[in-house]
Amino acid sequence: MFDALEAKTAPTVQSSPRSKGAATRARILDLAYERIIDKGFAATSIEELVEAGGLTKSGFFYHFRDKNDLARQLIDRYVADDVLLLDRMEARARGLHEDPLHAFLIFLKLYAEMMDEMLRVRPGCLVASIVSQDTTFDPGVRARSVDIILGWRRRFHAWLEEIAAVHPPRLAVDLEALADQMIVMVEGLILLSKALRDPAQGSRQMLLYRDQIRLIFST
Amino acid sequence: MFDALEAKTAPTVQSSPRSKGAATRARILDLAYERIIDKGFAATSIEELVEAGGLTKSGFFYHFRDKNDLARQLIDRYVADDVLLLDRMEARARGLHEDPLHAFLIFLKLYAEMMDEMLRVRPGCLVASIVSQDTTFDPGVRARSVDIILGWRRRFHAWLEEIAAVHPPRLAVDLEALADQMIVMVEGLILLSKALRDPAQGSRQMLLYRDQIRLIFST
DNA sequence: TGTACATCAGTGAACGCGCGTTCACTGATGTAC
DNA sequence: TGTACATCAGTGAACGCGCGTTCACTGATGTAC
Repeated sequence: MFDALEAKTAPTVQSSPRSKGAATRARILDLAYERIIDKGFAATSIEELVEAGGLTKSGFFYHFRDKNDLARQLIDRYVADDVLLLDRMEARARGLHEDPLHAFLIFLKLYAEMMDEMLRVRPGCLVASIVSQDTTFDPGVRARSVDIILGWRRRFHAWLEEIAAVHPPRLAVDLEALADQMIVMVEGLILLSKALRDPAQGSRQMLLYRDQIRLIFST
Repeated sequence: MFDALEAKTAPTVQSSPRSKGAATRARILDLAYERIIDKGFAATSIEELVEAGGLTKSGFFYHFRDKNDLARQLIDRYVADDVLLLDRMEARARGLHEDPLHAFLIFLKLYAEMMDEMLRVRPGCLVASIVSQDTTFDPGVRARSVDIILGWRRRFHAWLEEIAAVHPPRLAVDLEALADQMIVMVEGLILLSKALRDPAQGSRQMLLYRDQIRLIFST
C-alpha cells in the first residue's frame, strides 16, 4: 500500500535511470514525495524541490507541465509501485500456506512488519495526503486516489470471500466492510503513530485487525 | 471527538457573542475550520477568510497575532467543545444502562449516528489536518493535538478497563491498543468516506468496531 | 447629566518576499545520409 | 568518418500576483468623576 520502502529497496517502475532525464525526474518525484508526506502538497514549493534536487525552476517545468502534473505523476508512480508490492506480498503469503485464511494471516504479519519500518522511516500515505487536500488538485488526481482505494477494496474483499467460502464466519459479517476496515485501520494507524511519533503503534494496531480476522473465521 | 456539529447545534464555549469582537472572532474561526478541514492549513489564506467573513486583513490581525495563532485558537476551541460533547454523550450512554459494557455499546451507537451526520455535512477532523501537516505549525499547536489524542486514549482505555473488570475478555487483549483502535478507526473512516464521498461508510465501520467489542467481551 | 479619557474593534495603505509560470536561448547527445 | 539537423535536458532572467505582516490612524462604546 506504500511505495516509500519500495523506493528505497527496489528500483521503481518508471525511474529506471536509462536516460539522464528520467533520473532527475525520479529525483524530483522522490523529494516531492517526502515533503508532501511530511507537510502536504500546498506547503511544498517547487522552489524547495529544485533547490534540494540541484537544478533550476525551469528545469522542473521541463519535466512537469505544472504543479498539478507533479501530483499526477507522483500518484501514477505510486499506484504502479504499490500494486507490484502488494502482488508480491500476496503471492509470497499464498506460497507459504495453501489455505486462504492462513495465507491472509501471514500476509497481515508481513504487512505489519513492512508498516513498522515505513513508520520508522517516514510515516504517511500519499493517498491520504491527496484526499485530505482534495480541493487543491484537479479532478484527475482525485480520481486516481479513488481508483487506488477501490483497488485495495477489491483485493481484500475478494480474498475475504475466498476465506469465507472455506471458513464460514462465526457471525454475520459484511465482507466488503471488513475489507474496507483494513484500509481504514492502515490510514488511521499511520495518523496515530505520526501524531504520537511512535512507530510501534503501527504493527500493534495491524495485529489487532489480524486477531479480529482470526476471531471471526477461525474454527 | 468533533466540534463541527457542536458548532452548528449548540453555542460554543468561547463564542458566546456577549461582545461584538467575540462574535467576529468566532465567525473567522468557523470559516477557518471549514476550509482547513477541506483543503488544509497551508492552502487556506487569511485573505479568503476575511473576504468571506466581511472584514479586512488588519481586522484579522486584531484578533490573531499571526497565522499560527489562528491554529492555536482553533484547536483550543476544538478541544473544549470536544470534551464537552464526549462527556455529554458518555453521560447519556451511562445513564441508559448501568453495565459499563452495554453503556459503551450504546455510546458507540450514538457516536456512529453523530459521525453519520458529520460526514454528510463536512467530513474531516481538525486534529488529523494538523497532524498531517505538522511541520507547518509551531510546537505548541502540535503539542495540543497530541494532548487531545492522549485524552481520547485515556477516556476509552479507562472505560475498557472498567468493562474488563466485569466482563473478562474471551481472549488476551491489550486494552490500551483496543482504546487506540477506536481513534484509529475514526480517523481512518473519515478519510475513507471523504475519499469515496460516501458518508455511509462512517457508521458502517463504526458498527464494525462495536461488533468487535461485543465479540470480545460478551458472554 | 456632562465631560475626559481608555479601551475595543476595527480600517486603509503599504511592505517585501516567495510563489508558480513563461520564454528565449543553449550546450550535449543522438540520428541520417 | 564527417557534416547537418533534431531532440534532450536543461539555464537565466523576468513576470505579476497573492501572501503574511506592519503601522498609523479612527470611530464607537464603556468607565470614572
